[in-house]
Amino acid sequence: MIYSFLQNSIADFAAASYGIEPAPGSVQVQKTRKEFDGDFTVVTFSLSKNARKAPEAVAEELGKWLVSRFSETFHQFNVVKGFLNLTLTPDYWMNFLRNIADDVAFGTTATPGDTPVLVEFSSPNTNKPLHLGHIRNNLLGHSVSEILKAAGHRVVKLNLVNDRGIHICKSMLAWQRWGNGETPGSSGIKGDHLVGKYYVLFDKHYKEELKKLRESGLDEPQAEAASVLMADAREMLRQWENGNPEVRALWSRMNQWVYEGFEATYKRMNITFDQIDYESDTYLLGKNIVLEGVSNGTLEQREDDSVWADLRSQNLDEKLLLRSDGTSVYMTQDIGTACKRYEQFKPSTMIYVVGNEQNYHFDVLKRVLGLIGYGWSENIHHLSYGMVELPQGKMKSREGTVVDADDLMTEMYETARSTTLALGKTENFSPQELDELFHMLGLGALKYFILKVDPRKTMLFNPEESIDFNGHTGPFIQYTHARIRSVLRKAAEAGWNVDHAQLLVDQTVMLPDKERQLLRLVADFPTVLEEAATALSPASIANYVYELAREYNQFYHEFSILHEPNKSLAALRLALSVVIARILQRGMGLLGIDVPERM
RNA sequence: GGUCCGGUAGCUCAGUUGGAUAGAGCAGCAGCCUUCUAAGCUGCGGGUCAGGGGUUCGAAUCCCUUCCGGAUCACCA
Repeated sequence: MIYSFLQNSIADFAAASYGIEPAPGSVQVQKTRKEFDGDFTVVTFSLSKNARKAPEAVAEELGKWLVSRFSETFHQFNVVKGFLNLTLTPDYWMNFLRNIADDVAFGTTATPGDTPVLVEFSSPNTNKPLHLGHIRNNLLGHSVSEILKAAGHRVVKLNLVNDRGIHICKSMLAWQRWGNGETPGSSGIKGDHLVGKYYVLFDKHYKEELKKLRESGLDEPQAEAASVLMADAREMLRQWENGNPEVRALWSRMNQWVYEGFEATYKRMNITFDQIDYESDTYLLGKNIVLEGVSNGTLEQREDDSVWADLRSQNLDEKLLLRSDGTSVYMTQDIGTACKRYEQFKPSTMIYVVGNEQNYHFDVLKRVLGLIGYGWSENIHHLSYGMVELPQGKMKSREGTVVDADDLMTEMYETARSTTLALGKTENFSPQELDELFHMLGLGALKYFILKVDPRKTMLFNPEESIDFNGHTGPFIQYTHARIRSVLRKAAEAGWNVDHAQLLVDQTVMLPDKERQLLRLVADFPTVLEEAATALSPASIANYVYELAREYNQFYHEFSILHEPNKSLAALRLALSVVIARILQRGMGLLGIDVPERM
């Protein structure tokens, strides 16, 4: 709005005054820094270069031109070196506030497009429960989906469950051998944790076996080759592939336990999917497509019948796609799944939320599809995120340092509970309201802690810091929202019409600096959302929402709203509060975080 | 070794179409609850933006290079 208006006006000015046409976007317009007077700043260096005039002179001329020509928008200006600082008229800001005061969808694009965007995320293995790394994945996937929806896309959320393979057989074998028929019902253990327990048990027995074999004089590779346990697991996988009814029955039964466990975890995180696929259904896909590549000459079949993609010209290596026995590898499967999805949805973009250890894999996937001749491979986007590390370093299952998702959420809930009760502000809450509040705060703290960091970066998860609810945290923003809502409730009791905030905006009242500053921040929300949707990064939203909350808190402390004697000014502050509360709620919603009415 | 990603305050992180004196939070110190919620606010201290070179009116940001950290380069998934 104001940015494009300024760009166009500057272009007109350059043409009229200097007879030049600056390249679109070459003249920078930005928010004016706090220490200077003004709302927006035009950087005139590039313009002055083209016009062969001093930057100050250009800034001065442009300022005069804009103020005289658009006096209803531009109030005044000042020039510091080559920076032209423009102040908008109070009318402009009042109109702006009036326009958005009751606009529930402010900043978002209401009408979704027809072509969907696919977002695949979570994609867990069914041999163990979810951990902290999955949490980052799930939160990113969910948040990016919400952001894309708000930016006007139709989003389809996909989950591809890795439900087959040798790792699943390990759990099955261990349960068969040492489980004594234990079930989630009989043991009281959540299904995914129970299966995970047997996965660990397999590993334990396997290690013991290897140790014995080594003591009998074998070296490491020999011992691994001689392991009976591993051979049994492989045999079980073969039986599974051959459709052995017993093995299949056990597989279904144990996977079902895991799904019930996962469902509980997803529900707690408030995460849903539009479609769940299973690798047991898709793992054979892709072979035909690879063979198609062989027949059209883009892929190479060698003497031993294995099939390869040669990507050396694209700075990558050669990549195997079919083994010499004709069976698929992981890549083949992903090729098949991608094609199937493309056929099913004809999406504009396919986003895969997967850790950065698979950067190479997705680079290859994209290029192999391109090589075979699928132009839509350009629209594949790997949303790659960094690992979550602990103060002691990486999470290692063998060292028992893996942070379990369920445990962590419970811990956050408990911390929210003790912290809240210690503050003693919730006496008139019902037990159910308290439960909801603790959940909201605990999960809010966790989600915010993870999403405020740039997805690409390896992040450090410090348990002590993550349970701190002060400062740059989710609960701070939730608190600010609750505080605003409280003021608005009291205002309503006092007879203010906060449900129609538009009516509160009195065009004639003067606009103080602090309110103007808040309005500038508010006006940024659509831009921030747009950028987040382009960059697929919830972090910018998280940081923006925090800044808004912090500015509001300062404002709140410095000025009074309900006790302001100037009624028009009080009304202005109330309208502003309505809008900010809504953006806080909206912004946190994009992160998958709920916000309380009171706390 | 090849490729990719990262390095900003003691710690965790913001800061991208190159802009003005690099910002928050935590930790530390000093203040503020009789007034709309103190999960808050105010103030102080804290920086060779890993090092070096280049591009230009201007570089944390772009290019080159060195150093450090991580990922990856399987007829595994």
